[in-house]
Amino acid sequence: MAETEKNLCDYLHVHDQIIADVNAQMPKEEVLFDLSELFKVFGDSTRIRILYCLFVSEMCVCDIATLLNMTQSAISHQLSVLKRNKLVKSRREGKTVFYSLADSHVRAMLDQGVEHVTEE
Amino acid sequence: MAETEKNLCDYLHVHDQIIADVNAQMPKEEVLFDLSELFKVFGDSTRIRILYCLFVSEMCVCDIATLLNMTQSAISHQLSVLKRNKLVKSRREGKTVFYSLADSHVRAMLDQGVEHVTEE
DNA sequence: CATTCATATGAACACTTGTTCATTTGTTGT
DNA sequence: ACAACAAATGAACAAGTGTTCATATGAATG
Repeated sequence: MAETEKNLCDYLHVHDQIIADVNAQMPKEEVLFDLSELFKVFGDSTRIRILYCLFVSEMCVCDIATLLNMTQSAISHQLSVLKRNKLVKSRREGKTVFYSLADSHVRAMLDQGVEHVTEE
Repeated sequence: MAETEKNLCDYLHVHDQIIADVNAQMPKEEVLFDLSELFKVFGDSTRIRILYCLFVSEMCVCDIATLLNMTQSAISHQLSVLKRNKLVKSRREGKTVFYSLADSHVRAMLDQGVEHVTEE
């Protein structure tokens, strides 16, 4: 491929002014990438269900697995994804590890999410 | 597999009360599924970038493709996903189809998203 | 310190998803 | 009606992701 444009639109009608305006106001690539990564973490039904469990109460891995009728391994893997993305935190108590939502931001996003889906 | 539980936790320590409480307060399966599907749509950097284009101005397929330096086909496919999920709407003007954000809800989610990612 | 239990982790596989390429649809202008 | 162009669509392929199975860690208890 060449440097700038390849076989995109050779279209001549392109609205240069709009493109310039939009381009000027677009957030940085990196911000948009991080944002999509964040949404991606929420975009899995198992993880969403886990988050909603923790919305109600802190829980250990085994309890979540029991409640969601899934294997301990699957839940543990997903919890590690959630933790890596700072959506949950954990605290150890003997052999048991209790997970909970990381902060109020996560609560807010979940709250708004359900609202959006249930209303209208 | 049996009916209720299979080879989950045979763990005896399960916290029955917590599980009962959480189970009682969990939103319906369907709601959580729809919610994860919604987040999934936001969870792709191409779609996020398209949405942010439209956040600034309505645009036609070709303009978006030019701005994002991607093929017309790729953009068109993604727009169809966004439209199917009611995040964007379109209006035809001759040969050109202009896309824009579907409603203020979408704006709000994007706004909150960037805030969350950029701050802190 | 060996055993047991709760959790974590690695590898593998099936499934999903985004892009490309080729083609089609639908609209305008001649 | 035909040519030209913007957009949409289908098939196919590559890359990413979630679960399972097997196993490892790490903490408590006897």
